Amino acid sequence: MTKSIIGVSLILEIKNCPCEGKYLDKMVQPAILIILTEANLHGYKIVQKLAETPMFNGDEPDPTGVYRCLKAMEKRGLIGSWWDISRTGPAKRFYRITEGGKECLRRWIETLEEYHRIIGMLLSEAKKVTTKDRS
Amino acid sequence: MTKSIIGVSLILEIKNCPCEGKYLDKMVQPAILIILTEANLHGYKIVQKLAETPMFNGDEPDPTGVYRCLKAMEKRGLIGSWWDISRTGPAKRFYRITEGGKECLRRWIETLEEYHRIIGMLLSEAKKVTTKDRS
DNA sequence: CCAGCTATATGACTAAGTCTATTATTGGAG
DNA sequence: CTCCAATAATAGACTTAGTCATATAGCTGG
Repeated sequence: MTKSIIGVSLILEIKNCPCEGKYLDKMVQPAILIILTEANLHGYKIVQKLAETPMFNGDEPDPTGVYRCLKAMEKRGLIGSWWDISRTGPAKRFYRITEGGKECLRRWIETLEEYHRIIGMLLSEAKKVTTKDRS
Repeated sequence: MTKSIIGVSLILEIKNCPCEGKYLDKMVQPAILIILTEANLHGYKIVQKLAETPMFNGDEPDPTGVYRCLKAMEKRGLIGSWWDISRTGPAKRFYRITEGGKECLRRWIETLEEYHRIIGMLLSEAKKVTTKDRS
């Protein structure tokens, strides 16, 4: 991966470091609400749809995590589910968004706006101190 | 708690929902790296400095969480620490950023840029589907 | 002297998510 | 026809991060 010793040691330190990303998992919830606003879908399809979002960028998220998330969201009344055994293939649990889920998504908009603003500020701080440091 | 039945049900659903925010905790790490780039500080002061950032907006974060985070970051070689018993008051553990920590912060810049972009896209998707829904 | 702020740390707990494995249906390759 | 791969969902064990409550100790002001 790298040629220099320094490169190797830094990469070892960085392995599994949150600076590598992968903290956006929590944003799965609003992403699911968006997906379910557009159509009723079953878990497996939701996993595939999530993979297409910029946040997963083609890699499918861990399906177990998504299923657990869907269960939790149902428990909190954001989405509802039912079994569909009418079509071919294994039984599918379909989900739809509820009124509570729509309300939640509207709140998410405010939260995401704040996150966007805060991350922007954090970013400019980070840039400021690192460029000063590089001089 | 509320006057209307509908109000009660929605409030119950929304209580402790991530749409309320508070998921930005993970950004504590880059924030600490920024703070320590500017000065060597002890944990308690870091807690107070964090409170001043837009992300905590005046409320002090749980100090236990920050102390644990500092310990974890030290273990991963991003920061180093030593005791200062020279000044008045209880002993203070001071932290400084290491070369590994500086490298980590540079990576954080790329990660934060991506988060910024992704949240922006998620936000515009969320707005698109909810306004369509409201019509 | 003791209340309260400064300063750090531990134990118990909780939430969220990962990894591994299990079950079941169906379609297609050989 | 058989077996493999893809579809579809789930449970158990584990890990990580973080909270809450509590403990300790030094110092300051009333």
